[in-house]
Amino acid sequence: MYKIGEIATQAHMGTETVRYYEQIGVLHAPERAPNGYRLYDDEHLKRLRFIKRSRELGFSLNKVRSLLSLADDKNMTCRSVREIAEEHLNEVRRNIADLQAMEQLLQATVKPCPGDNSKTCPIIDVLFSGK
Amino acid sequence: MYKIGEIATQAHMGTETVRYYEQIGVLHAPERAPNGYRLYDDEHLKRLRFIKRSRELGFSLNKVRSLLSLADDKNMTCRSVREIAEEHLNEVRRNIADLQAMEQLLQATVKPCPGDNSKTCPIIDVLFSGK
DNA sequence: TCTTGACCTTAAAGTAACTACAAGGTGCAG
DNA sequence: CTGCACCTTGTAGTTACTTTAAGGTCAAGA
Repeated sequence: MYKIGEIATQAHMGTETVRYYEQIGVLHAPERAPNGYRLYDDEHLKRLRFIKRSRELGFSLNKVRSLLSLADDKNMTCRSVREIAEEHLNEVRRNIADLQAMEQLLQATVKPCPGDNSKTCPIIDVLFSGK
Repeated sequence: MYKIGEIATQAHMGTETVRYYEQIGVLHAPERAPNGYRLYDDEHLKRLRFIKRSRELGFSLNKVRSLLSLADDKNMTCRSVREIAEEHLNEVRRNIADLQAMEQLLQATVKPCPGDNSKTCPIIDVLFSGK
């Protein structure tokens, strides 16, 4: 049995985050000790780590919620899990592409700027000159 | 003179966004017509376009605020503008790198999944098996 | 003239995923 | 018994808007 600070450390997150996950319903409310402290077990820890890892892979908490209810569901199919994961993968790839386009534009905008003591700046000019 | 809907269209944003920019102080409050309607001029339009373009390049509104106050400042130097832009460029590059790492991991996680009717899924397993 | 519809006004709440704070109770070591 | 670290709750702050509610304004058509 873990107190919140202990399980939070084990799962590499803050205690507020653990409470938050309980609040929004991705982590089941644990037992309480007579003094009111939350008491977690290893199932909770597994679940927190699942959430952590999913978040590190960029899944939104809503997607994590879906993944978890699939994982809980005896009738889950591999296909439905893959659907969520693939949708997310595509989203990540779109984000990368968008950022790369942004980076190109940004670089082109910054390049002509001398970065000296001039009172005018090509960067500002470009930003103001937008269609 | 533009009404809010007109200037919003010209600047390719919604009216609420224009009001929001006024509220947070990146756009100067315009004159008001006798009926209370906001009345904008071409300076406002220039500024809105500046904001729009900056946002498209990924600058946060706080950075946009800084850029605008530099642009307004007679003593601005090109160097100070470039500093903000370069900091942002680095941030964008870090974000791209992070997303690319995520994409690799995600791809590796999804690959072994058959996506069929199986009752177990390697994706779920990986997510649960995290350290 | 009346009404319909598009437009404008304000203030407040919702979104995502936490983070931070305030005000207080608990438990253990020195 | 006095710190100190830890726990509790509830609320507000963060970013950049978007949505909603409840209501004025104005021009055009019947």
